[in-house]
Amino acid sequence: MVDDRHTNLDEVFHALADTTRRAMIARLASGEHTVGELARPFEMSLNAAVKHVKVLERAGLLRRRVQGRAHFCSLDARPLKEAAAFVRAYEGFWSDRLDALDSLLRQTSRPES
Amino acid sequence: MVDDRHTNLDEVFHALADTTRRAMIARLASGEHTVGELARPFEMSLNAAVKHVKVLERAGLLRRRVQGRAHFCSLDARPLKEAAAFVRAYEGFWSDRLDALDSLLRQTSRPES
DNA sequence: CCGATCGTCAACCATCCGGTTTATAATGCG
DNA sequence: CGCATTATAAACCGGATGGTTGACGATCGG
Repeated sequence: MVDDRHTNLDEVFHALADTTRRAMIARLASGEHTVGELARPFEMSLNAAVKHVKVLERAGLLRRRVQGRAHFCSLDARPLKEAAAFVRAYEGFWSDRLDALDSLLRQTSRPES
Repeated sequence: MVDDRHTNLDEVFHALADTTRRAMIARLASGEHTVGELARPFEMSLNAAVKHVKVLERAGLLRRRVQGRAHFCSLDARPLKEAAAFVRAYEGFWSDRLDALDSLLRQTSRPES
């Protein structure tokens, strides 16, 4: 079964909680890339980048197609669906009221600065 | 300025990468709760729960209204918007093709087991 | 004032994280 | 074959994380 269907949200969000890994995801959105290609843009050792790749892989966000010595990585966004479901459930919650409160506060009181 | 407007995605996603904290968020979606109320459902010390609250607060997802000795916490979902924007950008990416590939593989080749 | 309650702070601890360096395995190429 | 390339593995390190316990501060209620 290729479809993971347990989608550990902890792991998915953890994978997203790093700028390097989010950049890798963005890169993968443009198509397959080898591990080396994924690593190149970053100022870190290949080994460090490999660890990031593995974090993405563990989260189910990255799949690997080994061909010879090259490992071609591609994005699998399916785990993102559950993450998106969670975020969407609360995105926008109270925002309007808080924004209104902000404007109100900025209008009435004019504090330091 | 109440509006943070730098919304550290690292911190936001990190805050989301923990079951306890996601549960707290869900709880907060039902309205204001004190720190103690947020902590009660979990099998951990109050102090441990307080740390989770602080992680949420640092990520800008939780605001605090102190009244007497009670600290009333409320959800601020605004940082989630940027997180949602990222997730949405890649959610669904390649999914259709991968799903199609899955079915195809399961159909044509009938591998081990 | 006294005691209970709510919450914070600080110290401590084990584990994890993100990076390094070094070594090694597997493949492609001349 | 011999060597460069690609990627992994393992050991190590400093700092963050997630939990504990214990002590403290502030507030409410009697």
